[in-house]
Amino acid sequence: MKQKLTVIAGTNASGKSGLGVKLAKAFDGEIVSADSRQVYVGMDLGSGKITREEMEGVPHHLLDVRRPGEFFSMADFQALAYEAIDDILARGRHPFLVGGTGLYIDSVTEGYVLSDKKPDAALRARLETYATPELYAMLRERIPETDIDPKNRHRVMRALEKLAAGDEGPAPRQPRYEVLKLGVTWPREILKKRIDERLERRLREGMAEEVQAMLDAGVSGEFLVKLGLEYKYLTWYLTGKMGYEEMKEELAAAIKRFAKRQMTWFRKDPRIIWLDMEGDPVAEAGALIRNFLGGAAEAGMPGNS
RNA sequence: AGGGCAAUGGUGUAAUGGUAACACGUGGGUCUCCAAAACCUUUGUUGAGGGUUCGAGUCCUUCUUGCCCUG
Repeated sequence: MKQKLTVIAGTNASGKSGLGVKLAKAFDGEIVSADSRQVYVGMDLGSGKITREEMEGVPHHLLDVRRPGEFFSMADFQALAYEAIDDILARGRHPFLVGGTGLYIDSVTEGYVLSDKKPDAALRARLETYATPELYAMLRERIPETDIDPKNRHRVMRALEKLAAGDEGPAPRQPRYEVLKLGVTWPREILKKRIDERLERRLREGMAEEVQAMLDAGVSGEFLVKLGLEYKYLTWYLTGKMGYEEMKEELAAAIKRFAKRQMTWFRKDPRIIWLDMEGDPVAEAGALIRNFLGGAAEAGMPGNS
């Protein structure tokens, strides 16, 4: 019998972190973050990382596990998440996987069996000198029936890298947990408003200063730009590429676009049970989790108390 | 007040008088190793009126709006 994992997936600014804390407290749980940027030390405001106070004593895992500039991929995430979840379960507590990076969540809940071939920096540097169509032609030469998107440079390069390391195609999935997936979002107009307000607040709280401090500490602008959104636009602003108002406007639009893509990802997952955030999501989720866990593991009533 | 310039999708631009286009955005979607990434796809436009012409975004004219110069 597989052990149980509760997932709280949601868009930006949806309130999933706060909900996660409430539910973890009610069900003797711990949080495993599923976010590709909150893994970095010092990326707090920009990544929307939960603060120490907001955690209310609930242990959080997979935050601050890399230094800015260090490489981190889905494979790294999956390995660390398995480790954290198994550890939580071994201690008899309940794991909550909370985050907005759909691919990372799926890598754990769907049990992707990933290649053990590590990224090869030297090979990648060599592949970087080719145009994407050339890379795709090289891939077709080896695997004529490949279904990789010819225009997706990242994927084509990774496929070539795996081939070079002697790897074959993808292995069948091996899910290792019984999963309850809860979804958190808002009607589009409300979500947009929440995103704007949250952006304003974070700028007031020193989000630009946070990025400046990283630049001052020698973190490369190229790395920050590659992280996208907050780090990308703030780096552009701080290095004089764009003005403050322009940055704010384009960043707000980019975050909304990202929220749309998050929803596109989550919507296709029929297992997600969407909570009514305008109702009482804690009570609604509490009932679902109680049922999922069979009632035995509950440590207290979920709710306002 | 006079003179000049401009007005094209949500935004920025393109179109020898001959099928109004491109980028970004919006909406939808794809995605098993850089994923807050990369990619696919849809949508929508000539400021208002009149004139010339087989045919006007393009030429003429009136109006409206904006910008610049002079006072």
